Amino acid sequence: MDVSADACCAPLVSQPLNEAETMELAPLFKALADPVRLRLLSLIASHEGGEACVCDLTVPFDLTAPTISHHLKVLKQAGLIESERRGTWVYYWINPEVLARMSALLGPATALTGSPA
Amino acid sequence: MDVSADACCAPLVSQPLNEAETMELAPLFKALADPVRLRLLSLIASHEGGEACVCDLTVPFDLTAPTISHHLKVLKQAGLIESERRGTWVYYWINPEVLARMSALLGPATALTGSPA
DNA sequence: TCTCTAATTTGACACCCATCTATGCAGCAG
DNA sequence: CTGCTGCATAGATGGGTGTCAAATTAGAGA
Repeated sequence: MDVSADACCAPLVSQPLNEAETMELAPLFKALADPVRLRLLSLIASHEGGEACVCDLTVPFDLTAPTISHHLKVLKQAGLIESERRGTWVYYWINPEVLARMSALLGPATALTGSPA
Repeated sequence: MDVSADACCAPLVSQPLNEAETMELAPLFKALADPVRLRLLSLIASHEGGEACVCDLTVPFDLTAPTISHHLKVLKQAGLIESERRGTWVYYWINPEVLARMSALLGPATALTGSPA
C-alpha cells in the first residue's frame, strides 16, 4: 500500500539501485508519466489550502469526469495523493513525503547518509 | 529533441503546471517508469568514470541484449542519457541537467524565484 | 420517499509497450 | 576477404493503458 522507507533517499547517481528498489520506485514514476496526472498533482498541490475538490479538478480539462476520476485513482494508489469525502464533495491533497523522496532520488549526491548500523 | 528550459525549475507544488509544460515533462517520467530503465540509469550514473559500456549493462539483467538496447534508446530519446561509440564498444553516460530539473520539479518550494519584471 | 447533484465504477475499444527471435550493421583479428 | 563479436534494428506477440458512455453509489434537500 505504501512505499516504505527502504527506498528512501540515496540518490540514483550515488549507487546502483537494486531490482527490488526499482520495482518499488517505478510505479511512482509511472503515476507521473501522464500529462493529465502531472497537471492534476500540480493543481492539487498548489491549490489554496493544500487541497482541492474534484469539482475544481474537472474544470481545467477537456476530459470527462470518469477520466479524471481514473487518474486521481492512479495517483492515490501510487501513494502520491490522499482523499476524504466531506459531505457532497471529495477532497484531495498531496503526500509531500513521497514527492520529497522522489526528488531526493533524482537529486545530486548531497551529503550521502549511509544507513546507520 | 531536447527539453528546453521553459519547464525548468518551478516546483510542482508552487504553481499549477500548464498543459504545455506537462506534455514536455510527462515523457521524462515515462522514461523512468520502468524498473529496468531506472536501474540502467542508476548503473550508468554510478559507474566508475561516469560512463558505462553496454557490455557492463547487459550482465546484471535476465534480459536479452535487444531489450537492453531498447531501454537505452528510450532513455536516450528522453534526453536522460547520451552515448558514443568508441571502437568496438558503445558507452553511455547520464545528462545530469535533466535529472536536476526533474528533482527540482518534485522538490519543495525552496527559494521560489518569482519571474523577474 | 423522491429527486437532483457529485463522484466513482463498469465495460468496451483503440492504442501503446516490454519482451522475444531473427536479422543487420560496425569494428577487430586473422 | 572471412570470420567473430558488440550492438542495434525489425517484426511479432501478449499485456497494459487512456478514454468514453452508461450505470452505480453517496449525500443534500424538498
